Amino acid sequence: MDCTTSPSYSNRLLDSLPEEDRKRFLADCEIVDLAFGRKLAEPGETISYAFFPIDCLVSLIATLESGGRLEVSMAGNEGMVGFPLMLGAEKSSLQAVVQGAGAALRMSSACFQDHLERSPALERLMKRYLNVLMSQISQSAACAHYHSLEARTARWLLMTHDRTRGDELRITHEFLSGMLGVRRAGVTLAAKALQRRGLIDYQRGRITVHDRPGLEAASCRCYATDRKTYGQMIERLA
Amino acid sequence: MDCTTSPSYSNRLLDSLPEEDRKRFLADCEIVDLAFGRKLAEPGETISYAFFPIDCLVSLIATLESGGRLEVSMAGNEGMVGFPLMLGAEKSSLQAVVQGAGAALRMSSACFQDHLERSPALERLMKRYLNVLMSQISQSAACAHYHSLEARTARWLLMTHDRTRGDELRITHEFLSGMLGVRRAGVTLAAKALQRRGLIDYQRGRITVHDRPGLEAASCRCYATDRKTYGQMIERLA
DNA sequence: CTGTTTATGTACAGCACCGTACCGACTGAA
DNA sequence: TTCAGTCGGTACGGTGCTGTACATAAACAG
Repeated sequence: MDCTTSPSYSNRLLDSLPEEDRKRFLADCEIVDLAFGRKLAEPGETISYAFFPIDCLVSLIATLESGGRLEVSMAGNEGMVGFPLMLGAEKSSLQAVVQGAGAALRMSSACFQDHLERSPALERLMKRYLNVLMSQISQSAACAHYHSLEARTARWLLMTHDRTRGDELRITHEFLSGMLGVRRAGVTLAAKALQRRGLIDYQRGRITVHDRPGLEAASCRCYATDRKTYGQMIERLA
Repeated sequence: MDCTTSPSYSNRLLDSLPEEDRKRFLADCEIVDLAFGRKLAEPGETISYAFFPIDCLVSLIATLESGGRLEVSMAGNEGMVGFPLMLGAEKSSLQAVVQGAGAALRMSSACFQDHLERSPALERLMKRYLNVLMSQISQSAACAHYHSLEARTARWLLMTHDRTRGDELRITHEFLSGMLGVRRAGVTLAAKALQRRGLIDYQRGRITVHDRPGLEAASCRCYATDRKTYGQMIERLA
């Protein structure tokens, strides 16, 4: 399939490239379907591809030797997976897991690095995105340390909702607990509290967002801060 | 003072540059003395300089709107302060505070960005350092969430010890509590536990490291992981 | 030497998690 | 239609912090 023609099969980050650069870039991409749970990167392992989500959603997870896991960022249509490739590193330090199945544009590591060298606009864009990532990861660090599980759950739902079509998110409490680094039972309590307030509804593997403004009020300010950072660094490119 | 001649007034990161590039870089630096507590960057504020610590020590701190603060990385002689300058950003998202007084090389933002464009070796080096930072910040996120205060205290002391001449660290429990995002009283308990084990000793504003191997055993593996990452990304440049 | 400031020691109730465990309910495959 | 597997609801005691408070001790300025 020719990725250069169909604008619906695109990625918001790449969309902000100049037409010329964008076309050249897309010509070297292929579209892949990513199933839920697929690992796009593992800590310590070589990165083979850069991914630009179209309608899938990927979690970036920090892992500890002791086994602990904590989601530190998310990449959907507004982002990409494989930032170490911009930094002269072959290996990933984070784990990247497909959290929402869907399509993505994929480019081999070597090819991506080649494009980075040839397209100053791409290089600039990727650097700005990297700065957004830095801010988000730092924010997540402090957020996980200070904020209540309920607020963090609300934040996570909002972030996922932003990167998903429709109001229904297909995830289990178990999965969410893995992202937030807490017990499954803890998520159930938090979710129930949000449900009782009429902000969400859920049944067996799906959570439905009913009241976004309410969720925003229930979430910590980290959500708003992240959006603001992205807006300032990426959208205000024009 | 001419920074190009005296090798003792240098910075380990810059030392790994090719002689040529290094000299040109140092020629545009000035040496400044940084007092304890001085803020080199504030979240949301414009960055005026890049700093390359000679014998001072700087903490990078994530701040929350709600007031919470958490140290996410540290820059001593092995690092630098002002990474957003490499990423096309003018503003800092983190706070940078001088945690150990001392000297640093300083270069204006514009000049630094100029050097980045002219010296591919510098660009490569800075990118690799950025990757180290990313790993460390992610690690800190999970560490603060999962590990005990005692282990985190040990880790912090080791990291600071690595970046300090001698075994005596001049910090109060109060300050440390700010970095770790906990109560002052909590740090006192952790410090006392480490002291009772004979790993450290302390009195009013100074902590002395007595048993490094012991401290390493008491710390979480995050300390070792961080060192390994730095070694792989920076030292193995040669 | 005195009074002030700063640093550390200690205590206590409170709370948000933890690990674990078990049950019921839903789902999908046989 | 039954059964196995998955998911969510709930409960228990335990623990590592929290916020607060107050006392002691060292450092310092006068």
